[in-house]
Amino acid sequence: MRGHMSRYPLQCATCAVREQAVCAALTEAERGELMRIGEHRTLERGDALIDAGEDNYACATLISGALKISAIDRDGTERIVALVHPAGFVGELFTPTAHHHVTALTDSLVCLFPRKPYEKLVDAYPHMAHALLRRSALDLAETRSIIDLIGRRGSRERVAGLLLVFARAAACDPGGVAMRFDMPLTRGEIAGLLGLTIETVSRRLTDFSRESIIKKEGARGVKILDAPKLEELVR
Amino acid sequence: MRGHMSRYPLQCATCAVREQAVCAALTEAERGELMRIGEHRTLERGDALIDAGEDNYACATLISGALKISAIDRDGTERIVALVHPAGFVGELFTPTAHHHVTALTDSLVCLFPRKPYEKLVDAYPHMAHALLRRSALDLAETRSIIDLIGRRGSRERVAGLLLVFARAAACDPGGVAMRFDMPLTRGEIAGLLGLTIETVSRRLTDFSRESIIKKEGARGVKILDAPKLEELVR
DNA sequence: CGTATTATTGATTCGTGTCAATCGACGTGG
DNA sequence: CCACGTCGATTGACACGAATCAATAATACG
Repeated sequence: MRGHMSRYPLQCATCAVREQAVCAALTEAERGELMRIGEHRTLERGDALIDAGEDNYACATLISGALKISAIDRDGTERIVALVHPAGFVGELFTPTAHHHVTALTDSLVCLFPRKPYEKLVDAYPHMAHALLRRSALDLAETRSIIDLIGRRGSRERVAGLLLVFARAAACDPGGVAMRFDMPLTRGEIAGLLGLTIETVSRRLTDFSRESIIKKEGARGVKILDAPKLEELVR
Repeated sequence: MRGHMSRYPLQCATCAVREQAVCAALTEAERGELMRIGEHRTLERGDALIDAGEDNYACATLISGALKISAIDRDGTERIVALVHPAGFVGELFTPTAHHHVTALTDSLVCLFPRKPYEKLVDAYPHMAHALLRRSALDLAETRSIIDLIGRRGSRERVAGLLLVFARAAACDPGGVAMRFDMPLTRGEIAGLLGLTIETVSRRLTDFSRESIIKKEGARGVKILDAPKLEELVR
């Protein structure tokens, strides 16, 4: 764990996700309370934010970067159960111990809160519960869309689906599709997410490349050449 | 759609899930409001409660029976993304249209609320948002455990995992495992949920039977003979 | 009792996992 | 600057498991 996580006091006024995150719905006073208990923290790729089994973990809002939520079965295989994008919230409230690992996929900045005080605020301020509920509904929908991905039969369809997930996440405008982006996951992580092997992921990617559906730019970079074809594979 | 759905006024006082459902956290006054807008409805197996694409759908608390939440891709394949057990809540709040179908797996009884008035209550009463948030956290955890199920490599492991899900759902005490139960899903539905085919599900089930891990009692009934073995397959 | 639906079983094909070798990028130290 | 080691990605040969196709059996239902 080479992580050199750095901490800073909160600066809500200049926050990039100020409008979309949970705290957007809060009053000035409530946000003030949050600022008192929270702090900014930077994470490098690979840094753990929460470990499964921890009994007194934290929760956080992601400001920039990307996180993964995963479980490790005892044979060592990692199962990714969710990806977290900026403005997303992580941390299981109201449970004694964490069930999943939360890890940075890229260098990231989070707004970190100790769980207990945070829960107290949720209890005290209706706005917080309400805002978290909306966020939670989004998370649920997103998690179900991952089931949709994994449930697909062929490896082609799964990889195509994930490419679109990345493309949508990388798009500036919500609802749009980025034509060029870097995949935040290694082949191994992609394999873990899709329930495939590294080799199969690699093969499908080169297949797509040969069919001119995408263009590979280094190991991580992808340019989408034939978006309709991808959509068709997924739909 | 042969469904003969029947409606009745709410009878909270004698409700079986009164203590665990969302409404458990409410005051008498708040529950009174709910009773005003809600009604009981009985569903037969196969009845649709919500259809994807509906613009003015309802939400509901399941009192008894079982529901499935699913999507249908346009090639007609059904993808089940969640199972709902008594005290569970269905309905996507704060979204204009429903993304998923909700269907009864067995004869069921639900507490049904029109969405708009329900959302109004959530806005008005902090307790509601808070209670829904807790429920939502449970749903999220359960949905992620389904990902864990589907992501498993072999068909053996997946079927074993689902058997345990059923066994736990059928247990009277939470946390326990029922030794004998009826599977609420057809082979086709199981296949859809696990990303397998009907034939494979059938084969694994007969495998387990031959290995004396389970005993099949008719098409739906299952008696668990070797629970540790099942746990081992999943762990 | 007969028909429709659902489940089982078998034979075969196809796709993905597995094992293994190679390549490429990157960082380190000689 | 180049040799080397490490790590991730790619590619190939092969085996195994699940899908597919097809026939039969069991169950539900009128």
